Amino acid sequence: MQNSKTPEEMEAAFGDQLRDLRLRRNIDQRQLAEQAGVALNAVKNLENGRGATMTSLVKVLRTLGRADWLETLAPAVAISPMQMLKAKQPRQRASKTKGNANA
Amino acid sequence: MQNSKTPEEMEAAFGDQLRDLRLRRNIDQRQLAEQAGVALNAVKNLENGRGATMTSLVKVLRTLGRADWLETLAPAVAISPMQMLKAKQPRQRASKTKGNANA
DNA sequence: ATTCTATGGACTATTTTAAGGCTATTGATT
DNA sequence: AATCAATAGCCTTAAAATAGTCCATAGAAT
Repeated sequence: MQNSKTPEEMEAAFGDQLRDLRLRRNIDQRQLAEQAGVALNAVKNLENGRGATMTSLVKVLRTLGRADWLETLAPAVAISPMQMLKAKQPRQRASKTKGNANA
Repeated sequence: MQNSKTPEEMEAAFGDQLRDLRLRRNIDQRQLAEQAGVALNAVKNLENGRGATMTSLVKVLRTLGRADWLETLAPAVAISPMQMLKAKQPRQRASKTKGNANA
């Protein structure tokens, strides 16, 4: 039971959210593009889910004041100072055993 | 006092989070690329913040089981049924008045 | 310490997106 | 209902990302 949406649909749905953010600030695509330092077409591509680059996304998010969202993907696990001492430093490379260890 | 990070730095920091997610699942870049249906280079680009496309990002997020994150950008504002009746339908285009209305 | 292997970096060819401009729609305003 | 302006869509060119391969480096495992 994973997400049934296709990547295309997900990109489109994401674009809808971007448009929402922009409209809440009541600026048009042209203004957003200007302020973000990207082409109008880049904004269109993002909002319509027609293909875009991370760079365009980041610049646009910055302009919309939602750059912080980018930091919420993989929240760091907080541990206590005592645990800190015991804790092994996190793995920097995937381990050899082929089977996935955890979720 | 907005975010001082440059877009490049933000992309790199984001890549670090992606790598984190992958390592928590203990799969290597090659496996992730395969499962996501993108080239190994696409995964490298994402994790190292060297430029990537939304499409690659979406596919990778799906594979990492974090597709839901994409839906958390612009949370819909919940309103009561009574408010629902009064509420004007949300704007589909930015309004003419140049000045930004709200934040 | 030595072997094994995941990752980074480079290179080339191909595909995709950015940029910029122009037209057609269609929502919003009067 | 008529006008005005925001947006979608298409075009061309330049820039950037993908895909595929190879090599160098540096974690991990033995």
